[in-house]
Amino acid sequence: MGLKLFNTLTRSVEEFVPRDPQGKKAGMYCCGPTIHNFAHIGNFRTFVFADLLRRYLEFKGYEVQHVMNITDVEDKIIAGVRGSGLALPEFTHRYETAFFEDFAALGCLSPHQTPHATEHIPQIIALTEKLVAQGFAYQTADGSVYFSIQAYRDRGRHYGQLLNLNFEAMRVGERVSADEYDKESVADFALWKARVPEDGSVYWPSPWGEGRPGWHIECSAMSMKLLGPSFDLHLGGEDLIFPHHEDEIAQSEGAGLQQPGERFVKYWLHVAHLLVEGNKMSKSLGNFFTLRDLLAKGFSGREIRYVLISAAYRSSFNFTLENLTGARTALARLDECLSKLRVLAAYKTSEADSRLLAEFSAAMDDDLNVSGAWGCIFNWVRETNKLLAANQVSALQAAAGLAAWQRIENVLGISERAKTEVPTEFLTLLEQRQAARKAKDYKRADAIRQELKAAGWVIEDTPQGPRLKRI
RNA sequence: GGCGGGGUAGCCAAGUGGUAAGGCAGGGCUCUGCAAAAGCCUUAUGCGUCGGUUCGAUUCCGACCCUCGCCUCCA
Repeated sequence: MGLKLFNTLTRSVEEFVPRDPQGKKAGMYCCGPTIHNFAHIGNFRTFVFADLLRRYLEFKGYEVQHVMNITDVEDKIIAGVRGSGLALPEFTHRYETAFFEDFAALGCLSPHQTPHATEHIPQIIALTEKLVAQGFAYQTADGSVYFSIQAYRDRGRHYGQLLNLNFEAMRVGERVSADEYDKESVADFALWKARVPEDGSVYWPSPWGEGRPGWHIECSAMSMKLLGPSFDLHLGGEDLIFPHHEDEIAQSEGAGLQQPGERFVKYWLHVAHLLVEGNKMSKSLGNFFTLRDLLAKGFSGREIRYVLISAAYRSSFNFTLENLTGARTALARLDECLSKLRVLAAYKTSEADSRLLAEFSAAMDDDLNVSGAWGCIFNWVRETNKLLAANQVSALQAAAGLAAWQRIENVLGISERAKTEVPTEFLTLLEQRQAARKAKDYKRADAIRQELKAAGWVIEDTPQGPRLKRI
């Protein structure tokens, strides 16, 4: 069965067929972070989803080229640079380092390439020149270059592919005052922004004078450089649909680099926003969380990842601390089951349990229905536990379950909690407690139990005898 | 004003024209010297409201209510 994805371009669920004639390679671009601050949990929903999609494509046997850009020059960054007194690279470096720490904490695989806008100024200028030459862009008196939506539409090009635009009813100028721009139409967007005093030392030379790139152009320049003028998948948060992605299409297809009949991007995927505690994240409501905030509260990256990939990416969903707490219990149950299977399998290997894999991939094939996938997994856990309790699992069956789980885990990226070896002194205490229990000295036994608990180890009295587990 | 998503148990969340997955929390039980841990069982006659189509609707249609997003540099 094939993977189906919802394509914003057609507003429908489509079979995923990569452009590669061999059907093997898949190019994927995800709009990455703007590194002017610590990324918040909403930002990470998109990046974790991109990671999940990349992993699932690999599960399906595709050879994925995953590109995520780093926006390291933009209005807010320049404002930050000005406020910090640092040079641009020093300022962005801190947040980029922090970003990748967070990214790794969430179990995301490194994208194959992470291009920076400031390292692609020549490509950005070249693309802008191409658009000027095509008559789709014009220079203003101050030395900025804008993309003309009017010129684009006049040549029969379609602006408004990802959403229905009603040019007459648009409330232009309501949120951004029109007079702060020196451009032909408020709808036009900047490809190149002329240097202004506030930019400080952030500027580059260009055919139009000193300045810096507009925001949308970097994604066009870098994605086409690394993945070619046409590629398979482009993802981002739903707020990027307009204008960012629409503008990317206009720029990239306006430059005319695609083969006849080819689009810039075949599948556009958009991740819905997160609600936190039932509300839009905002600092004043106290529900604005960076990843660091949550880690500081004692939650682990794996628990946060679990919550982020517990609901379908196309629906906005409510991220709550209650669910984050619940994630720990749910994952512990999964770990417990796997660890029992591991003991049983005792290094035997086997073909993967095909039923579990089939159920998992059927759910994932359906536009990455992770909720359905988790449903299969927990049904399997319950059934497995029942069989385990009845001593009805053979070593071979255990190995088959583990083999299937390994493949699923490669997709979900929920690695198991690292095992900690029990210090021998605690094992000794455990033996002493057993001796005390045998002698019916329960006072002494309970004291040892307390002592171990204080040290962070809980005793599990199983029918096979006691064992220690890290709290 | 325009365009587009949503409203399913205490919380989160799948799903289907034929009688509601899964997770957490709650309750019960097994195990235990007692606990804990672990495990099992259980928890929506109901899917925003009101109509309509239908043998049958949570699922399709209509109206309404509520909510979220975008409408020119916000994941």
